Amino acid sequence: MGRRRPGTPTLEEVAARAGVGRGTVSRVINNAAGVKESTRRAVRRAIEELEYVPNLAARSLAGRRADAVALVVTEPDWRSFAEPFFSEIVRSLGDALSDTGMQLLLTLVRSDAERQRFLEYARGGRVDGVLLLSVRAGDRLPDMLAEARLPTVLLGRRSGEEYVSYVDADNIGGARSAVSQLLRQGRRVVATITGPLDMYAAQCRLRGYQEALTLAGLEGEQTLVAESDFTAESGRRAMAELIERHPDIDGVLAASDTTAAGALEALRAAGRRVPEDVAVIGFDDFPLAQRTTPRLSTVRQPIEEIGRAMVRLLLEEMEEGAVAWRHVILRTELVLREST
Amino acid sequence: MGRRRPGTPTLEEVAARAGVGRGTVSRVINNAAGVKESTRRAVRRAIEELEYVPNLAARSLAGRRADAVALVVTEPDWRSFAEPFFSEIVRSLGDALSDTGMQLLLTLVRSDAERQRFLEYARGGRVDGVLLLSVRAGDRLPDMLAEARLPTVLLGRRSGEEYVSYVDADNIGGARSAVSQLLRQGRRVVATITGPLDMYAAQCRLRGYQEALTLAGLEGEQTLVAESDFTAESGRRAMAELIERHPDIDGVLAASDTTAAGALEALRAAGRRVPEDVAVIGFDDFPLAQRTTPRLSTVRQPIEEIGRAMVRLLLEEMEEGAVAWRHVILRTELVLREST
DNA sequence: GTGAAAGCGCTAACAA
DNA sequence: TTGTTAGCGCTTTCAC
Repeated sequence: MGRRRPGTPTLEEVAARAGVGRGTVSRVINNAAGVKESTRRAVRRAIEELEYVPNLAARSLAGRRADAVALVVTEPDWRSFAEPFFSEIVRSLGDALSDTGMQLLLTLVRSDAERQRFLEYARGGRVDGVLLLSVRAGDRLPDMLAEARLPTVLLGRRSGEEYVSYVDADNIGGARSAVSQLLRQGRRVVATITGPLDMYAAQCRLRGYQEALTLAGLEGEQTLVAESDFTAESGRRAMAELIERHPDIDGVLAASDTTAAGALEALRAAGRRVPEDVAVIGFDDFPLAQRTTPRLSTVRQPIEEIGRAMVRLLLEEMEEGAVAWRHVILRTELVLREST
Repeated sequence: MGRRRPGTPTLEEVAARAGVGRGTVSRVINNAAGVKESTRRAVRRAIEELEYVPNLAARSLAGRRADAVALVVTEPDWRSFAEPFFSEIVRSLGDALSDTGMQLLLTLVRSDAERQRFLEYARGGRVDGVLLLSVRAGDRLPDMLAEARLPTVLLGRRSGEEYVSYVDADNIGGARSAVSQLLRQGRRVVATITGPLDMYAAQCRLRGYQEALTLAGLEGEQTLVAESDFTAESGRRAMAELIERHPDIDGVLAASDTTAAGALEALRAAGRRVPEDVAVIGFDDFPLAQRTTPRLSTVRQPIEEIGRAMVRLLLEEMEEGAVAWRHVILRTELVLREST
């Protein structure tokens, strides 16, 4: 399958044509210093004439590097794949990576077979590092990558005891300040639509919600909590349930902007006015969702920062040969808009 | 950066430990025939004990294959990245590829620099083939890949004269039958919300729309056509425009289910009842959009088939060494639901 | 059925 | 500044 065309010129042929040694050609294509300008030009011409393209397998083998990093999306995250949050993260990672000269490779891991295949791919040296998105609590993939000593950075911890390098947002603090704000406004029956509770981030946001209630001397009620999976549809369902159980709800903290948008729809369908009757605050902040529901208040996660930080940690680990794990927790910011 | 751990065992060490030659180990890890069962077992044990993992760069170099294919998303498609259609396509491609043992690598190409980097990556032999999504009319990437004799398959033609291998849906026929159906129902003022008109697929659908009108002895009006970019938001805008221009609209063919959903919202906002006052038919068919707007009629594109066909064409090209281009046009199906 | 040997095309260290 | 050389770890004949 797919053998390369035999006629492909090699570095050696380029060297012959340019009348120099292979080492010199190698230096030129790698922009290494220490080559006379005239030689460099001669080599460049030979490259053009032969339409030479370096063989990356050979380069990897000799140079022990792949010049590529993988961004892995595992099955449970699949639905978020279609969410703006996800595409924004990918965009920001692409930006952050763009001047490193490394290829960003997005890989989907949906079955155990695919998980295995990816592991072989990564351990086989096809990538220099791995970025993982919002891994579930029980996922062992990060451990296996760490064992193989592959530089690995998670977006979001799996638990409070996460050791593998990660970048996370201050979920507890963000949720707490959002709910405190609602209470400060005089809202009294504040509910929350959580994310999937097998994600640590969702647990943290729930904890922040509860802390804010406690701080205000209120008691959290189980029936004021409903779970979603970050989609608008699940937000709609969760909100409908909550209204059913507590017709007097006047404030909501939602798992994401998308969920919040769903919640808004459910509220309107139920005849509630927003924000007069009910105030809604979502989590995350990204252009697309804002475009759709511009009046939504949010706990903003700095997405550009997340991408930059993940790439920075990854590069650091690659640089030093994975001797230490690094953790970064980015602050969130409460952004209030009309609807609150 | 990212040098591999020095301690990594090689095939040679495995051979030594198992007391066999390197060739034998190679045969075992590649499941080649012609190895005595007892030898095979011995080699397997050595592999386990040493935790041996094959170096894929070396394998690529010697074997002239990458065992990976790239799925490229170019900038203008970026927004569709967040659309369910896109994730469904990726899912179906993943399924179709899953038993070939090849890695699916999703790559984003947003700038010319990234385009160049990807080209080097692909021509450098890191992938055995390339799948491209809905390429714009003027995009030269397919030509460059073809020139490099890389097996390449497009989803959607760039124009009627496309030569590079592609899988496409019968857009003209699908649009025509949808509009004919509307007219047959007695709808008289049928508008269309097109996709981006620099995409051949969008042009075809517009043509099908016009053909149906002509067939019915009607004359197409410029003002009954509005352009969208496949997003719900643009559908909303386009529909609002159309109603403004033609308050008597009673039928709409939309560029996609997502666009149709946006159109529905705009219609309802304008006080129109659907389908009593206005019937809407979208293009595409995928679970997520159907979940959101279950009552929408659609011109169904067989997504599973698309993935399968693309992978089949790619494998065929890889097999024979890219000596011919192949074209497949899949039929569409009109699926009527309540709202029509 | 198995071992030995000849590359695959490049980088990097060392000479010159 | 440049050429030479020794691998990188695997697949694949070709003998045995």
